[in-house]
Amino acid sequence: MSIFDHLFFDVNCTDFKSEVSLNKDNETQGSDIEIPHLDIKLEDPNGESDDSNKENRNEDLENWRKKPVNQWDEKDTKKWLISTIIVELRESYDVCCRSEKLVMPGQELLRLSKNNFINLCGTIGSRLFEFLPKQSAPKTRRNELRQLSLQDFINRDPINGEKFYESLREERNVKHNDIPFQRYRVPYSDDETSVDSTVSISDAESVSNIDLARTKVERKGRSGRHTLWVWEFLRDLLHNPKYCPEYIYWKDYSKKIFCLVKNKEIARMWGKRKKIKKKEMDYDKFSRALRYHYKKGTLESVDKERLTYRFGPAATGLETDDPNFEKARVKYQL
DNA sequence: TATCGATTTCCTGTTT
DNA sequence: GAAACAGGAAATCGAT
Repeated sequence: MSIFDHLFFDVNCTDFKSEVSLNKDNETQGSDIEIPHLDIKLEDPNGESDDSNKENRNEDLENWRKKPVNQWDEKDTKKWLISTIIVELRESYDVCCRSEKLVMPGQELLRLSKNNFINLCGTIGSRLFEFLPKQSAPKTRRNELRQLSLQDFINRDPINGEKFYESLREERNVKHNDIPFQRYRVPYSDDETSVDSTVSISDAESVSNIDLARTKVERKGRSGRHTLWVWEFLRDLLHNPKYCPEYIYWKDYSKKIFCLVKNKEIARMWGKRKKIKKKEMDYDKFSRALRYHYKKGTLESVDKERLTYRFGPAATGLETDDPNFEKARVKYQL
């Protein structure tokens, strides 16, 4: 008995597999991405046929599409797995069963790298990882989207992020004083530019920190476009299980102290991220950039500790309930 | 074109 | 001696 059986019963698996079809839906306004949409004909397992019932079930089966991945519960994940494996990948029910280990809340799913997907369910994991929604944004979340910065969009989708941001820019009307609560997104996946869970900055102290650290550019009447600051880059690596704790780790999360492990590699990644063309970024230059942040209150040095820094009071978006991903590693045997 | 902020680049000297 | 740290100074780059 698979954990998917109940859902398959719900949708009458036989018909689900044989009658499922694809159509194109253009709900993703503001992007060029077309997302295949399920069109499933259902039959009531008790033999009762009721159109409204079918409609409700179709809607229920599609609920995962209406939420960002980080809001999925396990049932949403199951539906996404079934839909992706059967419809997108044209694989069998047996393959669904092999993906059982991926049934987890979306927020945890987002923390997994491609390799984690492969480790948990074999070769199909690689293909599933590619299908994990990273670009689609439901219309109902547009207000939330308007709160995100350009960098948030680029983090989410390095290729199309800027285009999405521009398409929403006219709607967002960024004014510093109009944004009392800023939302940060932090990275998680294989790419150092991708995105993880959402951290809300809601208390007065954090807002004042944002004043100090983030909005200098905006306050001067600039567009609100914000190039990634080096301390944000490090913060994002700490939120990304691909790089934390292997490249960088929290030495003392309660004191916001972190340690660089692969400092040269991190410097190189920073240069790549900033598209430095002249010369490859090295740790000497990278660390100079870090030292400029001492005055800004976003970074501090730690006495007599090499490759060790502390986030200052002006650094925001550091919150995590799983520093160094220790809980996730134990839970998913990573 | 001027200005601005955040680096980048290069450097010298110091510490581990 | 190597690597990292500290910080001054000038150059660069993207943005308004």
